[in-house]
Amino acid sequence: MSSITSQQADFPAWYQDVISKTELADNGPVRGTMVIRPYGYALWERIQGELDERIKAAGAQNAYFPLLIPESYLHRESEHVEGFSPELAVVTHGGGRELEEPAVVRPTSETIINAYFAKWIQSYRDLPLLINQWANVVRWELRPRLFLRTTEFLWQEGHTAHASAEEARDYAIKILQEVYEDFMVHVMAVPVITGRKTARERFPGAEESWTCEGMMRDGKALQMGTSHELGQRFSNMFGTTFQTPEGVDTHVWQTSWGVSTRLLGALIMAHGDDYGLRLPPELAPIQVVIILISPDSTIEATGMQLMQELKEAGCRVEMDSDTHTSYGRRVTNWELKGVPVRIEMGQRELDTGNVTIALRDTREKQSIPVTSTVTVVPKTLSSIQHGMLKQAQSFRDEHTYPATTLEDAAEKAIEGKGFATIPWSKVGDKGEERLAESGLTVRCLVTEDGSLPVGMDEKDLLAIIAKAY
RNA sequence: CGGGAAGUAGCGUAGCUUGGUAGCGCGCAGCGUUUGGGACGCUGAGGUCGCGGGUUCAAAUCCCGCCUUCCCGACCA
Repeated sequence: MSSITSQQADFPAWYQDVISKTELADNGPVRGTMVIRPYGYALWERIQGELDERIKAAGAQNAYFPLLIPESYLHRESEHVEGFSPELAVVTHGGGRELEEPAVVRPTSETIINAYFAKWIQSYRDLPLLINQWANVVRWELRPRLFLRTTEFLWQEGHTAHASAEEARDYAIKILQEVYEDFMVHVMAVPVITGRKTARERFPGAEESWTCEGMMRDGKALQMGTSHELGQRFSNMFGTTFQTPEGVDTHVWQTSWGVSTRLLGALIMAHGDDYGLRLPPELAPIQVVIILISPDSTIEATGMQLMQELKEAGCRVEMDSDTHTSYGRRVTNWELKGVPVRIEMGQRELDTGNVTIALRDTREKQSIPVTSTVTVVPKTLSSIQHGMLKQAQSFRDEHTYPATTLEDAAEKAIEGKGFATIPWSKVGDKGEERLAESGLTVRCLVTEDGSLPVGMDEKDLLAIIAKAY
C-alpha cells in the first residue's frame, strides 16, 4: 500500500487519499454522488446515534416526509425558491409518461412539511410542534467533493412550529447549543464558533441563521451545522395558523435546523494527520484494537480474554488476528483508520505480564501490566478525547488573528491561513463584497467575548473572516 | 458553468513527439518461508488504452465531439 500525500504537500490530495485508503467512501457513477462504504457508514451511524439522542432530549420526534415534492410548493416562498432553484433535480416523467406537475427531489423539506403542519395545527394546544427527519436530499452541485459537497447527501432536518417569535428563536438556539455545539465539542472534539450569519450568508427564506463553524487543519472554515429562525414566512405562505387562548387566528413561528454527512468531512479535516484519520474515542466505531502479533493459541486466548474484559468495561473493541499479514502493515492500517488505542499482544506480553498500548493521537507507546489494562484503557480513551479537543482548540487559537481594518483582516486570514476577527461595523455588506474578491467570507458574527449574539445590535458585533469550504 | 491539468489492469504509471496491435511497480490468487513498524521466493490471473466518431493498410499514439476526475473561480450543508 502506497503512503498518503502529506497535508503540507497538498491538502486536498491528502483528503482524497485518506477517504480512499481508509475505505470511507467512493465517488458514485453520477457526478457528485457518493457511495458511503461500511467504515464511513459506521461513523455516520455513530454521529446519528449521538445526535438523535440529543434531538429527542430537546423534545423533537422523528417522522418521515416524501422524497418528491410538487414543484409548486417551492414557489410559494420567493426567497426560498430563488435560493434553491439553480440546484434542483426535477422529475418530469413517471410511469412512462410526462407528469402533469413536475416533482422536485427535495433539496430540503420546509415546504412539504409546512403543507402538513398547516393541516395538523389548529390550536395553541398543538404547539410547539417539534419534528425531525433523517433523510437524503439532493442539491445539484457544480463542484462536488466527497462528504463536503455532494449532490445527494444524508442529513437530519428539524422543523418546528411555535406560538411566539421568542419561543421559536429560543428553540433554534437551544438546538444550536445543546444539540449541535455539545455534540461537536464533546463527541467530535471539534471546537466550534457559534454565531449568527450575515444577511448574505443566510438560509434562503430565513430571518436569522445561526451556525457552528469549525476550523480545519488547513485553516479553512467549515460550516458544520445551522439552525434557522424562519419567522412567519412559511406559515404565511402555507396558511399555518393556530387559535390563541383568546381565540385569535395567528400564524405560527418556525425554525429549521440540520447537519449532514458533511460532518464526516469535518472529522477528517479537523483531526487527520499524515498517518491518516485520528478519531476521537467518543465517536470512534472501534475504540480499541487488539493486535495479535503472531499465531499462537496462548496469545490468542489472552487477547480474547482481554477483549471480553474491555467490552464489559464498555469499550468498543475489535481483535486483529490476521497474523498472515505482517505486523507493520497491520499497524499502519489501524493508524490509517484512526483507531484511538492499539493494544499489542505477543510473546513478549506473555513473558513479562505487560501489554503495549499505542495511542493514535500522539503515536506514543506505553507498557502497562496486563492486569491493569481494563482500568487503564477507559481512562486513556478519555484522556485522548480531551487531548484531541485541546489540540484542536490550540490550533484554532494559534490561527486566529485580531484585525482592525478590512485590508488587515483579509491579509491576516490569507497569509496566516486561518480566521481573522474584526468589528462588523468595519465590514458591512460592502465589505463582504470586497472580501469575496479575495475568496473570503464572513463566517459568522459573534459578541466581543465570543459568545452567541442574541438580539444584539449588529454594530457591536465581531465578524469572523475566513476562507471556507 | 468559465480558466487550467489529467484519464492506459484495483491503485500508481511507461509507451504518444516520430502510428505497427501494451510494459513496469504495488495490490490480487495459489504454494512455501516469515511474523515486535508498510516481509520474501516461486507460479499465476487480470486490459473494450475514459466514451463515440474520423483519418489510415494499420490508432493508446494523429484529428473532432462528449464524459469523468482534480485544481482555481462563481453557487452551496
